Amino acid sequence: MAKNRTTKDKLAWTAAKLFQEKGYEGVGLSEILANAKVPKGSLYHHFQKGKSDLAIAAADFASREMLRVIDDAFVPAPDYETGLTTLFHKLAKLFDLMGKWNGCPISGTLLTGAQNAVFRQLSEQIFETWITRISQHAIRLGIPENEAEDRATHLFVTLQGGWTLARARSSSDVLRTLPRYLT
Amino acid sequence: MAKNRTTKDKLAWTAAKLFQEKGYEGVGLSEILANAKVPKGSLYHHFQKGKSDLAIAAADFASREMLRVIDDAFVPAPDYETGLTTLFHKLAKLFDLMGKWNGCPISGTLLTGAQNAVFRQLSEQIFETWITRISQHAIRLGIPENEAEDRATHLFVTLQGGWTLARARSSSDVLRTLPRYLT
Amino acid sequence: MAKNRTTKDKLAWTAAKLFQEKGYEGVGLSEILANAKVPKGSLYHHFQKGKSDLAIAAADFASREMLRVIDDAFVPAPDYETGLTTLFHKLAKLFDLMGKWNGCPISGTLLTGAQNAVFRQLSEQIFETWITRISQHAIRLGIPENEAEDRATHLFVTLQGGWTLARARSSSDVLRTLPRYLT
Amino acid sequence: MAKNRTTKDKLAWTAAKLFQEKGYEGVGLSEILANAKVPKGSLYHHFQKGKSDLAIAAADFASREMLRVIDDAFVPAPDYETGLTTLFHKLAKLFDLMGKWNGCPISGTLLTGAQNAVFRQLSEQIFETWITRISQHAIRLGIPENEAEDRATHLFVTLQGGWTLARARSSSDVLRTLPRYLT
DNA sequence: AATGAATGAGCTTTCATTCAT
DNA sequence: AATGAATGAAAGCTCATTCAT
Repeated sequence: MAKNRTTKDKLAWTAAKLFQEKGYEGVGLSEILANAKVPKGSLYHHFQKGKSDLAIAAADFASREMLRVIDDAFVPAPDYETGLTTLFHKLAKLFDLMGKWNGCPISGTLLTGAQNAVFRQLSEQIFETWITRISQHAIRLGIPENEAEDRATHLFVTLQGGWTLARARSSSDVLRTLPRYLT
Repeated sequence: MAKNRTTKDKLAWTAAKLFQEKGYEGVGLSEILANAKVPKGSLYHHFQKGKSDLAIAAADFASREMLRVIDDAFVPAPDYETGLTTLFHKLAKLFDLMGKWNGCPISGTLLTGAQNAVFRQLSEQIFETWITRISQHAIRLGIPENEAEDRATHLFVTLQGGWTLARARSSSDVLRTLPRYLT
Repeated sequence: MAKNRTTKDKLAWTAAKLFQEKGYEGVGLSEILANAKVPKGSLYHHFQKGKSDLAIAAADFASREMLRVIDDAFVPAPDYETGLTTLFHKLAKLFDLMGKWNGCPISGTLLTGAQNAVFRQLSEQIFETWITRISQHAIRLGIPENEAEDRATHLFVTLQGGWTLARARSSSDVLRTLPRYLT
Repeated sequence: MAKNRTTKDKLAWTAAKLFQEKGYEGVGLSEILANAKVPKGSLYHHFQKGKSDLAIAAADFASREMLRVIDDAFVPAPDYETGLTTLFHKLAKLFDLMGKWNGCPISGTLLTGAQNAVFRQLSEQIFETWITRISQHAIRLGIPENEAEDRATHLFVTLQGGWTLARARSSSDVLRTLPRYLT
């Protein structure tokens, strides 16, 4: 039972990493299996619909990670501006650690490939979760309630675009310059 | 020769459209050939290295389109703010016309798949071209030279992020709200 | 133990039904398990050699059913001709009830797939059992002993061929017209 | 072009043979390719929908063979009874030549596997073609027009059933005894 | 006896590319 | 320049079976 959870988590974690780097269609199941050191036949016990279920699990995993990073940045912050600045710097550091090929894990996993309504819908839902979480931190840190969601959306959009440009430039620098536009 | 140019353009145009919708790895050559109504064996006469050359041509094509849209928005504009607002509204309209699946054509073509240094480099180069062009319009419209590139970068980042969110939401609305953050 | 017999019978019964519809190779174990609502690991307790043992049990089950139908048709019959006519009409009704995809359950289970000497031999044995049973009824109903087996064989052949044609035509009609050739 | 036709025909011929022996689901494409000595990737040029298209071609091929055998038996025959007797003897000889595993090529190819409406319909159409052809010979050989189709159907049914029994018994003997029931 | 996990060989199909004409 | 055939590696997935508990 413990072994089971390990296998399933290992697969989701490995898939999340690879999808973020190469996109959903850019990664083969055999590559995921090899990286996770899990034999071919095992996958369909844990993810009945195969690759697409795995992508959903990977996106869930990555989303939870992102929420943790958001919390880590905002919880100790004295105000919203400090929180968002910390967030961008944390993500810039992550970008440097993970290799120059990584962008937004949700976009990479759910929005890079052939049209898939379920993926699109899940990506929307996850993004709204992020925006809501940022918005809650904003309110807690003194931003007026009627402004909070707009500012959170603005932050999210800036982050997404910055990630893409950082990836194209193979440099996290731009991420560190963006907070200035959000204050 | 005229026929030749037509075939080559048809391929690049079709590939650009499909890569934008489904990403580089999400589109097969046979799908492109079928959509362009070009026979199987023809491709390698026009694009020696095959799919990757086709992607480069598609990205070039899409980039030129984007530069045209940028010019169309800024050339008649009385000031920078009006120009960028027009740009976002034009792109929102394009988003609605092209179907809810389209994102940035360069990201979709060059940054969705397995790691490819040539693609990454070309995407960087194209993005810088866009930023430079916006920057030139900004200067022409009265933005101080030492601010222009930063503002153009900010615009680009906001546009990229907005596109992604619009795609996830299947709605161009957010694109129309973004100009307010850029003025 | 009671539960055990139930599980085993449920598996054999389900397998018989599915093999008759789709043939031995056309049905996967997972489909049988799912239809019988029996968990994956249970099968090999009841059928040591797995699918092939299950097919043998399914064929045995189906053969006993067929013998019962034969008896039901001939036992109350005043003469052989009436008996065989009833038999064909009963089978036509069964054909209509079971769906247009069903043919002879033994052929479907034992003679549709890759060569298997055990299956072939069992099918022969079962068919001879049917022929013998029909022959016994024939003798009881006044057919001369030296003719009985030939007539029973003729009946069997006609039934087999009729089943196949009924299946191809998705119609049981032909089964009802065949008795006239057997009198 | 000549090579092309050869490859396609080789595939259809090989598939017909194997499907007749082992049924549609009992034969893998790799086995067909290996027997036909055709490389894996070639199949989908000639049979766009893959295995199912190949089965249709194989059935067409086998049907034409069967029509030829029917003609060969009836054309030189002085009367219908002689013709059908020759037919059963020819098929018994074929049975002995092709190995004990062969049954009706159409049943084996189109009616052994998972439910497929197109296959079922084609099998019906082919069987009716055979019956019609036999019927035409019957009329030519003096059978009254209003009896011909019934007698042809009877012949067909007897042939189908006889084939199945011959297969189960691994013996063509029964096929040689059946003509007596058709006169 | 019962069970979910594990297993790797095999399935059909699609892939981007090269070849011969 | 143009083309349909050829090619085999790889794709995602299902298979029947075995294992550990």
